[in-house]
Amino acid sequence: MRTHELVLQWIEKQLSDGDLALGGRLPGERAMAEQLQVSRTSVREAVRILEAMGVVRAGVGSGKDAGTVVIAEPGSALGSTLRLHVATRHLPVADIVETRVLLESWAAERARVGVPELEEAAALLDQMDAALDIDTFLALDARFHVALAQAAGNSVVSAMMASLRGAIENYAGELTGNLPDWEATCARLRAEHRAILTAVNNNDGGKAAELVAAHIQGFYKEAGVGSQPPLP
Amino acid sequence: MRTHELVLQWIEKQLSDGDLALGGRLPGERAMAEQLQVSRTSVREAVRILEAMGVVRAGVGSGKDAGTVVIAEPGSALGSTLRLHVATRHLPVADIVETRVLLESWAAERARVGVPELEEAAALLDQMDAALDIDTFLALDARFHVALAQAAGNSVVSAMMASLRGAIENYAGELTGNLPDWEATCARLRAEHRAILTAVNNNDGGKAAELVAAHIQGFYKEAGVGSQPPLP
DNA sequence: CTGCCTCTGTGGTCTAACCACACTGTAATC
DNA sequence: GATTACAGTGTGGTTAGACCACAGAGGCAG
Repeated sequence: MRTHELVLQWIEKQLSDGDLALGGRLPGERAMAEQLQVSRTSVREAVRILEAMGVVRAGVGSGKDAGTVVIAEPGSALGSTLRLHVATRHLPVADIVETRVLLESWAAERARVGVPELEEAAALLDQMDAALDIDTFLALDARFHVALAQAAGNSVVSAMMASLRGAIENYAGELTGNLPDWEATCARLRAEHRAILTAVNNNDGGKAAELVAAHIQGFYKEAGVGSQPPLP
Repeated sequence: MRTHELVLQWIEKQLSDGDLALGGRLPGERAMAEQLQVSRTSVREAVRILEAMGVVRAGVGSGKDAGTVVIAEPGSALGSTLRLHVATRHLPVADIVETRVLLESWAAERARVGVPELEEAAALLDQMDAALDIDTFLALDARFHVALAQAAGNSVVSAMMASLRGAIENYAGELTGNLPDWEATCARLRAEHRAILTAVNNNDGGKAAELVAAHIQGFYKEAGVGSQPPLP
């Protein structure tokens, strides 16, 4: 077993045993190296991996943002992983979209009325009406979908859904320029969002799921996403 | 931007541009370091991250297994990430199980009859009838479920489904000892597997999905999985 | 032809040093 | 006394250079 894997194992045990909790701080790299009788290099490789997994965040200097802190951001980590695998042509973009439809439809059907996430979603829709540029709109759109997914109360589903979106974010973002009429598309998306939220609030999960599926598939289809980009 | 992130970016570009394909070999760590004008340490940190993502595999020595090779194993990588987040108590085991039921039901409903994966699944069931010990049985069981998921033809869903299973594999494995009567459970699981495969082959996707959901939930419920393990 | 042995290139590990950064405490200054 | 300037301390980030184990390739004796 490689040295950095020993370090990983040690840290995972600290987490499992509860000796290290969310928001907690890992010992300094030099201290950990001495404690485990390994080099700082190996400790750093382990920390790098945990950072890529979204389990810790490393910060220089001193103070509240300094040191290596335990966080919980599986979404961005899973997103990066999926994005790389898309780059290798192992995961087709179409499968990513299909899976996103699956997860998000499920979440829309199960969304619980009255949770704060739905109120946030409604607030986001209001902000989207006032959004001036495309980038702002898309950022708010992402947050709306995440909020909606979170309303279902399954953190794994919402993390995966966010990661799927993130994996093809750049790729899809480039294609928004291909849209024939952004103003029209934007208006349509806004209307669809309202309809989805209304269905959820009316406890009509089935309809909400249908609307979400059509909403996502419609956007990607219009943007021309779904087939793999050709090799140059 | 940190140095190892530059290296990651460079490698990702090589993948996106198709200059580096699945099965291809990365330049040696020393060569890459010189080419990018960074230290070997930074190159190694980037490679470590890619390895954790299941994008490459590093092998010492020389010959076919040597060097850093591009692979495509998102399943195990996602599984490790989820397992760590379960350790931090951020992702409840119950959500993992629920998501697995969601993905696997969908896959069972969409499984295409006639694909080689279904034949493999059938062969695995035969092997399971002859399996002597629990570990062998569980390993074959895992492969059966993966094969079934792959029959739906969505590589993202099958990768995620495999990773969910892997994330709680050890945890659930320890609990099989709690089963009141393994022989009886084993016989039941085998029968359920047969029923699922039969439903799929009869093009009865709806029934297959129901059976899969009951199968998974039943197992975890019997093993006592679903509530978070108490802190010591 | 066979077997051994050196050579070469791979990743794996370690040491020791330096850097940039952000806070902390102290001391000089107004 | 309050304020400002500055050295001190500890954090992760980066680098250079060395050595190790490993596995194949090729030469060399037998």
